[in-house]
Amino acid sequence: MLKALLNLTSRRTFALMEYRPAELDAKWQHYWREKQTFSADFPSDKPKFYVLDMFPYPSGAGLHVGHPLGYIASDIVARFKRHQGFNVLHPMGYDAFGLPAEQYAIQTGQHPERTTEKNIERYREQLDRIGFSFDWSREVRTCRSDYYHWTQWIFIQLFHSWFNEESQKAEPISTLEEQLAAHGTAGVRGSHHGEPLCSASDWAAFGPGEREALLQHYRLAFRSESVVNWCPALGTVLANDEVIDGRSERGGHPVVQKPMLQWSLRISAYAERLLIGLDGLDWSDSIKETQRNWIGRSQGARVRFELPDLPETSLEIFTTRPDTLYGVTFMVVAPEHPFLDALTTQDQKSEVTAYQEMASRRSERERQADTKSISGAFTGSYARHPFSGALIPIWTSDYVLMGYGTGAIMAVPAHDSRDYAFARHFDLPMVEVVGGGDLQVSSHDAKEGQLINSDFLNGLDVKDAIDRAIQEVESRGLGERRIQYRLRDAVFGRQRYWGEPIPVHYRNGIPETLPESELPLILPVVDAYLPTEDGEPPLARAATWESREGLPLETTTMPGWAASSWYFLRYMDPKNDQSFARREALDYWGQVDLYVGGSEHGTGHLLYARFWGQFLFDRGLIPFAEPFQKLVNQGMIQGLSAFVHRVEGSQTYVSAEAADQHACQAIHVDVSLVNEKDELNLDAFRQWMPAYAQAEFDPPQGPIKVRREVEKMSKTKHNVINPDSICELHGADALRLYEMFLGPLEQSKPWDTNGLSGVTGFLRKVSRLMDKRHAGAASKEELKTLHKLIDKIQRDMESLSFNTSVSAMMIAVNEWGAMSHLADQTLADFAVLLSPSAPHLAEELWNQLGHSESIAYAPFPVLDPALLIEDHQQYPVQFNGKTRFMVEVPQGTPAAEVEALVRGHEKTAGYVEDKQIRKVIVVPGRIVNVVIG
RNA sequence: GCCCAGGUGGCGGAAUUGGUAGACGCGCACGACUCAAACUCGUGUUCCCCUGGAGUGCGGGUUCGAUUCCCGCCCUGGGCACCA
Repeated sequence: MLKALLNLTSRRTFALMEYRPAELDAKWQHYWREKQTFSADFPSDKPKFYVLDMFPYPSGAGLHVGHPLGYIASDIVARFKRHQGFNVLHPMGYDAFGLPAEQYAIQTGQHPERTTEKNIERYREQLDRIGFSFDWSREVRTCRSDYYHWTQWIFIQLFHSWFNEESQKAEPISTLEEQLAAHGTAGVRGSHHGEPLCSASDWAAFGPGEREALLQHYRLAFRSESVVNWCPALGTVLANDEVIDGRSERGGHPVVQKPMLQWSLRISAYAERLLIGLDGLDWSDSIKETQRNWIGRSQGARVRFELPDLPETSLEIFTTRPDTLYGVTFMVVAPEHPFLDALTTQDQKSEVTAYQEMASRRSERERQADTKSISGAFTGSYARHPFSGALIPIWTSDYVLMGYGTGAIMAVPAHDSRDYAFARHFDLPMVEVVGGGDLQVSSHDAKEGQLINSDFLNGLDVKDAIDRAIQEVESRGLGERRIQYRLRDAVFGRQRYWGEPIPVHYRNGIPETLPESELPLILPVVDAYLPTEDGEPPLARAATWESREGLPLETTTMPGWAASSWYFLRYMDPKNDQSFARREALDYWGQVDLYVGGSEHGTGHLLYARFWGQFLFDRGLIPFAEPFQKLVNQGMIQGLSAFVHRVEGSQTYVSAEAADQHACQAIHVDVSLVNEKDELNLDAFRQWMPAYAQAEFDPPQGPIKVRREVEKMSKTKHNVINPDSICELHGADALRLYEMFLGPLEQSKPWDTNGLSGVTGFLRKVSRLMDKRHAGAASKEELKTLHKLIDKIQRDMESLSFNTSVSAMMIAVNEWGAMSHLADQTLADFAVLLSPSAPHLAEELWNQLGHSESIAYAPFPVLDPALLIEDHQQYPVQFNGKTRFMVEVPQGTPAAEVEALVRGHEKTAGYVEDKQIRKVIVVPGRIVNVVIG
């Protein structure tokens, strides 16, 4: 006690308020939790504001300092909006189904639910330490049955819907059934796959199996036999966005193409709406562009080529260049094309079959890696040119993809570089139909030039020729104008355990959705998280896997993106057990006003969530079509990796500056083993891993310097900084401020813990301002500082420029630090300005200034613009654009007087010398420029 | 190859509509306080051939004036890619 007292009095200045961040963090986090400070009101008369973060997958590794960056930004906005009087919805939850927990379950036998819950607990601890103002009473966990009940329910709505291209929206499947009963498929304009065909009398005669088989071609949730991405290592299929460079996004396992009967969602029906909808969204250009690329709209025509050997049918192709129809010298079909067998002549049979086999064995990755080598086989048969009637040889090659267009192309080697390469390789003829190129060198792909060798198209420009050719094709009934999208239907079933069961049972093999009263369909207990011996998914291991009617249930589960496609709706009414969210709550909270998350979800989550949003809107289930009006993608926080240099073939480590004198290997070393001078802790290094226990150093006692490099922050690079340790040492407010101070939110930037001292120093200065408090009126100069800051922070909040608002606060505090007294009211107003970024210290200041309620709902100080006006104006004086000196005049001095002052200024003559003043430009309030010459 | 974003001191970055380039912070240097250390405070810090000159990736242009606008190029990061 005495010691503590001595210690206290020995401090040079006795501060009224000593800054102890650890105490403040604990005190106020406890207070917020007890008082439920941040629970959002519903119903409410206040205007609403919905700030959302992309919810995390709770991984076993926990959070590093990069993860909370976006959460801090959104939390600042949430707190700011509360000060502005908004009723703020700022929730958090967990995207809890996922592959890592299941992989771990396979290895350990532990139920993925247990590891997931454990990870969630750890996440919650880490998040709590940072002082977020989340409304935890609204937390969702997607693996809980009270949540996935509604994921399953939405699936059922998708199943019972079709996309009517006439009305451009989803409708109940019953409206399709009415059309089918009236006139069969003729005149039905619905998004579909394959070639559904029936007449009204067929439909009437159909049994339930035949009807369902037809409806499956139109349902938004459907089963189809299609070529899918199969990942043998994970034992499941994957959607296109989950495959990167031919490998699985999670785990990097090889992916092969394989035809399978699969559940899919018809996102392709929404391609045009998803594309157009982007225009109205306040998202970054780059992420909109990513989605546009992914949707991949291209305009052209479908054209049918007659097949003399197969008179019943014709070969349909898609082309964006119908103007080049007279340049067609061969056709190419994909190796998986359904007509290929029939098209292949006896002579070519062995060659084509061998080629098909070769192509099917190649994985997606191999194909992508090897786009230069050209391969293919001649089928032996011919198609008839629709205009000239000439016979055109049909080839097969894997440069034509079954999944795009019709799986067949008309090859125009003179004007398509891929066709050109193919023709060169197999020595096929070329016909130039657009002038301006040189076939000796390359194909002429550009959409410019005049048509030649093309009968009725001759002399037209490419653009006009395209239109003319389509007209001709349509009028002759050979095809039609067509818009093609790259976006493909999303495979929805996963041969996995840890996901939502698909609420479908089979009656005589016909899929039916479960009655809604049977939801949720609970994930069953299984004895192992592996496929069964005959290759069935893990759910088939359940003792009984049957619906209440005793019918067999679907055994695949939903993919990770199912739950995240609608979670933002559940936060509005998280405990509702009658519907996914009640209508009044949906109407009140509406769209997400600000969504913060990583740009890596551009083609996955953000597209699927928009798709579900459009669908739910079409079916009248939500009052808006686009879920996220404004989106901000936070940048990555990179790690500052450290490398030690080992002399090759030895156990000797040398300092970085000596490394070039030896042949050295650079080895990642954990950044916690390095001090702020970049010196390695030698003992700690020896103990770090057994491999380094015998390490020798040159010089033996050090110092051994490491080399630094900016890299992605990750465990394998040993450069991870944990937010807990920052909070423990410097407090949550310092972490929050520093993450914002580092730079613009959207930008990637390296983390350097050394820089933290800037913001901790700032926080200490803030707490020391309390020594200057007095009850009297505020001075003019302290108010000027205050109102400059109010102005700056208001503008920065709108533009999400949190880095500059932190520096503005630093400037204000530096100014106040030079003043002898500060009014209580000034300090209280400042506390509110500080509160969004550094809430713990702000609460403490507010409390010490005599407020008993939390600062969280204190009104934002009102700007008095009169206080911003200076009574004097500084003008920089330039000569030919170079600033030379300053003049000071009273505010509002007329330009002519300023000019006269500058002309007569003693320094002016020295810069003019023997030249003439040509002109004097006075920009009021800005600058004076004297033009001499 | 096509598309998008970006390039400013030793470092992170600032400059809101074309108007003092380098705010704020780190680091560094010097000084004060201290028995000492930490903390804290103060001063300086774009570069150079320093009464001046150059300078925002490079080369041009528009302008009284360009980090900001226009044209051409280079580099970095991201997206798409036998998509017909």
